[in-house]
Amino acid sequence: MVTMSSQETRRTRRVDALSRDRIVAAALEILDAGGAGALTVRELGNSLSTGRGAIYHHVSSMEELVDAATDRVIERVTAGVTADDDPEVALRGLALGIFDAIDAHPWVGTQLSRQPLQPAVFRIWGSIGRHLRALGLDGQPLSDAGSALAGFILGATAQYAAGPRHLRDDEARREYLDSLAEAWMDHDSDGIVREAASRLRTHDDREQFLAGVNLFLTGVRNTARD
Amino acid sequence: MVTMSSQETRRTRRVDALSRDRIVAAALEILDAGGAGALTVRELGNSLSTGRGAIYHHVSSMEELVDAATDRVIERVTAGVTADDDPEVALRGLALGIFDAIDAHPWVGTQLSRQPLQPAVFRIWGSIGRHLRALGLDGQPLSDAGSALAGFILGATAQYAAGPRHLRDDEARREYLDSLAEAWMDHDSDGIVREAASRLRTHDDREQFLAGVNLFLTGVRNTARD
DNA sequence: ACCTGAACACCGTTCAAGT
DNA sequence: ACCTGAACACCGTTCAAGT
Repeated sequence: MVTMSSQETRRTRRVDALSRDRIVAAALEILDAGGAGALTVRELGNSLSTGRGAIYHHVSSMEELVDAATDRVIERVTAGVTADDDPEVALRGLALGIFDAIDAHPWVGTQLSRQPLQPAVFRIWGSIGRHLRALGLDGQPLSDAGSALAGFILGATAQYAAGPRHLRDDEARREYLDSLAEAWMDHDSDGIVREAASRLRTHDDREQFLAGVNLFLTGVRNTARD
Repeated sequence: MVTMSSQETRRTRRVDALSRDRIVAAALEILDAGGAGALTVRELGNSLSTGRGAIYHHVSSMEELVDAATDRVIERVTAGVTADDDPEVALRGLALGIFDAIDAHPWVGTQLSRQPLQPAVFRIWGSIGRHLRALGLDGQPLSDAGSALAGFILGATAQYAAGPRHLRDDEARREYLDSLAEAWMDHDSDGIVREAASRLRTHDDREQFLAGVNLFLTGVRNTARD
């Protein structure tokens, strides 16, 4: 026989109380299922079986909520790479970790470029900075290299996340890119855009992203030598 | 004596007819004056002395309109650098031209990272590609270098555009960044974020951006040598 | 054909009222 | 203290009706 002490109304209320953590978790689920456009206060309220207003008791704005959800995704990535010993391997691991996280959570890609001082971006800066320092950089060179790598990672993944990656159907993707290249023929007397577009059809985004990281690391290595 | 031939109602109508060009120009003015948040169909209608619906006769969506306005800004930049002969100088000029354009039109910075296949991004790709080809690159190396440089330029300028640059008041900017660094002390056992934040207070964004471009160019130079 | 402006289906946020 | 849900002040887009 179960006694209900002081909570007679339990049946009509949710079992567990609302909390910032539960709200962020629900937001993450909605974002993963439907992208940035799917996250609304109303949808969040439905998903948590509560009113719209209740959410504002635990979170100050939708923006802060997306920042928190983004940081939760990035946190897992940075936590997974600190163990490695070789700084260059660690930096490649960090970059690819972010790439893969954005592949799994595309909304994170555009979100990271929206607000440069959000928690997740600070976290990325911190991780990059530590590995570059382990590589022997310090002072201004470290600051320059860190900002360059962060800029590249955030920019490249944003491009990738918002791109036609989602067009899994090869035929649709091909047609889409062909029509784009067509539209740009006029401004493309030497065919450079056309070539880039045709390359888009076949290339491996992840490999190209890694090539960019390596280009950067080669730059760091040869600048440090001066 | 002026004759009005067939236009008796002229006085009550706008002097010049609505057109896509005039709408894009009005959008540019609103974006420059108030940022991305200020551009709404209603505001555009007011500014052009017309109803909301009339705009949709010349433009298919607000998104397309912002794409067009962004391309108008970027077009001026790419048109200004093609004359140069040294490809590395031209690439630095292109990068700094985009940086300065975003300094003057901050809304462009975040807009460029939102949609990777918009006209302005294609234009930037094309310009980068041409200069890299002039540098002697071709095929996959050209594609990799172009995507890396484009990623860096778009990412770094987006970070910069959305950053605390607008806090012209040095004191406010300093306080803001100090409080941010404070908030991140916990996750910053080795002080790397704190150092980065303190550097943010004093550094020259443009110079740091240029350092990033040079890092990539050094990488390209030393990769090509292999 | 071009334009008008009301109507539609949404937003994020606030707040008096309930428990 | 925590939660509710109506109210507020917005959006972008559509469309019947006018000229």
